[in-house]
Amino acid sequence: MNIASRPGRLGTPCLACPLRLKPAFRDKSDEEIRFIQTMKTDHRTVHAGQDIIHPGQEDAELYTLFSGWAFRYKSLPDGRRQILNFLLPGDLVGLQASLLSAAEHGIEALTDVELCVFPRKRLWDLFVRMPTLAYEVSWLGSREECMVDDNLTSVGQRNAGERIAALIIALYHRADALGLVTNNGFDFPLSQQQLADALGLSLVHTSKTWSRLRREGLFSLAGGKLTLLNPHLTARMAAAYERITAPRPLI
Amino acid sequence: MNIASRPGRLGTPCLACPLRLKPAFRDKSDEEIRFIQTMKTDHRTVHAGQDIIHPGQEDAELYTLFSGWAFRYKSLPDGRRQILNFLLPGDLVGLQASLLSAAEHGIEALTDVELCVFPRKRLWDLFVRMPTLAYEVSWLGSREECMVDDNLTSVGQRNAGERIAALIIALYHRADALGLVTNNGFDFPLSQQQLADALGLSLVHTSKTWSRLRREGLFSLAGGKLTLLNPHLTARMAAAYERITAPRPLI
DNA sequence: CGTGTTCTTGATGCCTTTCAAAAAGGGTGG
DNA sequence: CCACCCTTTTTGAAAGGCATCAAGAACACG
Repeated sequence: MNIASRPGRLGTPCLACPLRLKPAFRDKSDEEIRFIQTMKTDHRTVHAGQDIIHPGQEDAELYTLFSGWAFRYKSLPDGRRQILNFLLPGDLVGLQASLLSAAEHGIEALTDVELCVFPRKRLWDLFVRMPTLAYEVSWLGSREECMVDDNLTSVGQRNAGERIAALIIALYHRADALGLVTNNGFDFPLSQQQLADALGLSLVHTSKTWSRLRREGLFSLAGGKLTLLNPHLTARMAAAYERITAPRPLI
Repeated sequence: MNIASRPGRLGTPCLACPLRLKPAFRDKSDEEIRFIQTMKTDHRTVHAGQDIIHPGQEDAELYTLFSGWAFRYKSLPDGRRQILNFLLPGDLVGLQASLLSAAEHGIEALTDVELCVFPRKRLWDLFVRMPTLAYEVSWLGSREECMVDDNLTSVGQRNAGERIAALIIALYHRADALGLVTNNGFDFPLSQQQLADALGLSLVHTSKTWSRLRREGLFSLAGGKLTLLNPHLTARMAAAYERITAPRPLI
């Protein structure tokens, strides 16, 4: 057993990455995984509430979220803040910031998170040496844009109740694909302020609508665990297409 | 002069593309441009109001918008529609739809448009054979996501007047980089319904806010030409950071 | 067990939506 | 060139969703 194959400064070796076993992810060749391993230079922890990438940062690294939740956000000069999308384990973190010269947004750890660190420059190596992976990185970028599209549609077209329903059903499906759901319940670490910032609603109105939906039996919340009491109804309330999501690459 | 070098079925040859002369775009090596030329299989016109890519389409091609305006949109099952972002000449059209298995959105021609057509499969060739271009394609994808981020922030955080100000100042800057602005004025082909769908506002409220801003002297509109009477004020009203935008690649 | 944060609840007002209909363009055919 | 029809834009009035202000309740933490 060589040094790269047991947990150390670099964490679990990529070939043994437990995330790969989740239904959310596609199989990958050993060669590709080994290449990913050579790109990874660190395994890092960031605590809840801290920025992983701060707005305007020019030397952002690329990460894969190994554990925990994070979110991308964008602030206006006067302090108003919009949460753009949430990041769950296996998601690529900071691709846009790595490609563009400066981050146009911030990324904050929602819970304590572990990150697989890929230096900014090696992203270019990946494009030169591993077109399959480069293609998949772009694919993941498009998937993220797709999620932002969804959120924009939600904030632009749905009312408060529908927005909440759309958000929790989407997170439910994503958590489910990661094996984080049991009995329709999953850990839900969002504060109401963060909910409000994601939904484009005021804190007060978010709270009122949130508790109304809970009173009406759409979901329950106990000990930080959100349980959907009727996922199908939730999807219908959100006026959402029920999409089946194919497995995605894990870089 | 060989057949590829004069306008024909494929339109103006890429090496002589007039768009490349605009300040919006970076210089590119002749080798890259020649490769782009080999990828281009057609030069196509789509009329205003028609879909370039329709929602759910599984075999979407990749395009570069050669002339005219278009927009990406997403509809809910009950018919509500959100315009996600606008596409101007030089923008890549359909990247997300080409990468993902099916288009999660539609793309509609806002005016009559001309498109440079790149078959879906050749996108993969590009990743294998031209990593520089692949990197730039991804870069353009991130740029588009960045614009959607902006719009989401606008719809989520700004009031009606601010949203309009933010939209027109952004379009103004993009048109300017394409040399489409003279005396602070540029062709503005949006209907109020489309404005409303982009801003996440009702048609009526859009109309009222739109004419209020015009009455207040923010801009004028005559003969389909929008003139910003005070661009700096417009940016301030939008509570927007004034960003300098670097030239981008033209594929 | 205090203290600061987060969540809840009530009251008030305004921004935005909805309903409805008139006005203004734009294109076509007589 | 004008009558006619259809689409787009404008305007008014009323209702409601959501924001804001304010303060109490619940919760976390040292």
